[in-house]
Amino acid sequence: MADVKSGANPLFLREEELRQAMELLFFSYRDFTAEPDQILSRYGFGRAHHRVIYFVGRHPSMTVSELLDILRITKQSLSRVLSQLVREDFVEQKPGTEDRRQRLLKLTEKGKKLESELIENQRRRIARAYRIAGADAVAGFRTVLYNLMDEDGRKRFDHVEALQPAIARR
Amino acid sequence: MADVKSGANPLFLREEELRQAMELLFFSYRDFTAEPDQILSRYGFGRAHHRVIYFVGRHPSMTVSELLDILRITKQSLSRVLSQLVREDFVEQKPGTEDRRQRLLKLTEKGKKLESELIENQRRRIARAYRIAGADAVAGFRTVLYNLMDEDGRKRFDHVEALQPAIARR
DNA sequence: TTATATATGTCAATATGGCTGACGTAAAAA
DNA sequence: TTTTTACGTCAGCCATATTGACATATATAA
Repeated sequence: MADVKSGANPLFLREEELRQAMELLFFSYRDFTAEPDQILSRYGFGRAHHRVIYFVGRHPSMTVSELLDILRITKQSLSRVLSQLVREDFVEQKPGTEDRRQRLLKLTEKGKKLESELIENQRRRIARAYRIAGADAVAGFRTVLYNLMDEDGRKRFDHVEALQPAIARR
Repeated sequence: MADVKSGANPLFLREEELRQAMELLFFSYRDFTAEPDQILSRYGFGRAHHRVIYFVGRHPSMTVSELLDILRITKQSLSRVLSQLVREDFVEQKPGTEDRRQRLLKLTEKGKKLESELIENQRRRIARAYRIAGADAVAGFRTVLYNLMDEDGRKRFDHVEALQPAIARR
C-alpha cells in the first residue's frame, strides 16, 4: 500500500501522477459543466434536464428506455424531468410507428434553441483547449478517456476508428 | 449557428468532434466515479464525503476555508458532511498553532484506510488507461484537460512544468 | 384467444447534497 | 476596545436521485 513508487510495474503509478489525473478530471469536469448549469438555472432547469436535451438532440426519435440506458437513472427520476420538458414544450413525444407502446422523443424548435445555447458554450471551451493543445494532444486526450470508460461505454464509440485499441496501441 | 463545418476556422469544431469530446467526458467521468460511489454507499457516504476525504488526504492540516475554496460549496453544505466524518472518526480537527480560530483537518487512521480503498480503485482504472494509451497519449490527455479548466483552476497546476502553455504549444 | 411480457407512466415515501439567511462564538487584527 | 475573520449551527427550501407498488396499452407467445 505504501509501495507506490515502483515505476517498473506499469500497473502502478507514482502517487503524483495518480493525484494529478484525478484532479485534472475533477476540476476540468467541474469547470466544463459550470457555465451550462448557469444557463439552465435561468430556465429553472438543472443538469438532469441538460442531459435529456443533449441526448435527445443527439439521437432524435430515441425511446424512453434507450434514454434510461444512457443516463442510468430510474424511470421515476427521468419522468419528472422529461415530463417537465414536454409540458414546457422543449421535447415532444410521439408514438412509435413499429411499436406503438414506445414514445419517440424529439426536440421541438424551442428545445433545439436551448440545446444550441448550451452547446455553443461548451464548443468554445473545447475548441479553445484543442487549439492550444494541438492535434497530437487531442488524439491522446481521446485515447485516454476512451480507455477510462467501462467496456460497456467503449462500445458506444465502436464506429470511431481512431479510438480502437489496435490503433491506440500503435 | 448551423455553420459548424467550417474546418478552416480553428475556433469551430465539426459537430462530430464536439459531440465526441462531450460524450467522452460524460461517460468516462461517470464510469470513473461509479465504483467509488458504490464503496462509499457501504459506509453510508456519498460523493461529497469522497471529495472531503480526497482533499484532506491530499493536503493534511488544511483549513476549512481552503477546503471550501476547492470544493466551491457553502460552509453549511460542507458542515453536514464534514461533521459527519469527524463524528464517525474519519477526519480529525485540531486548532491551528498560529491562528487558533482555524480547525486544521487531517485523516485519522480509519480515514486513511477508506481513502486508500477509494483511491486504489481509481488507481487501477487510470493505470490501465495509461498503459493502453501510451506515454504520448497521456501527455495529450493532461494538456487538453488542463486547458479545459478555467484560468483559476489552471493555477493549481502551476508547479507542473509539462502542463505549461509554452511547452504545450511546442 | 388468452396469458404473459414489455414500454411507459404515476403515486408515495425517503435520502443526499446543494442553496440562502440568520445568528453565535472565539480569536485575531486594527 | 472595536471590528473583522474563521468557523459552526439552526431552519427551511430545492433538485435530483432512490425504492416499491400499481396502472395502462400494446406486443408477443402459448
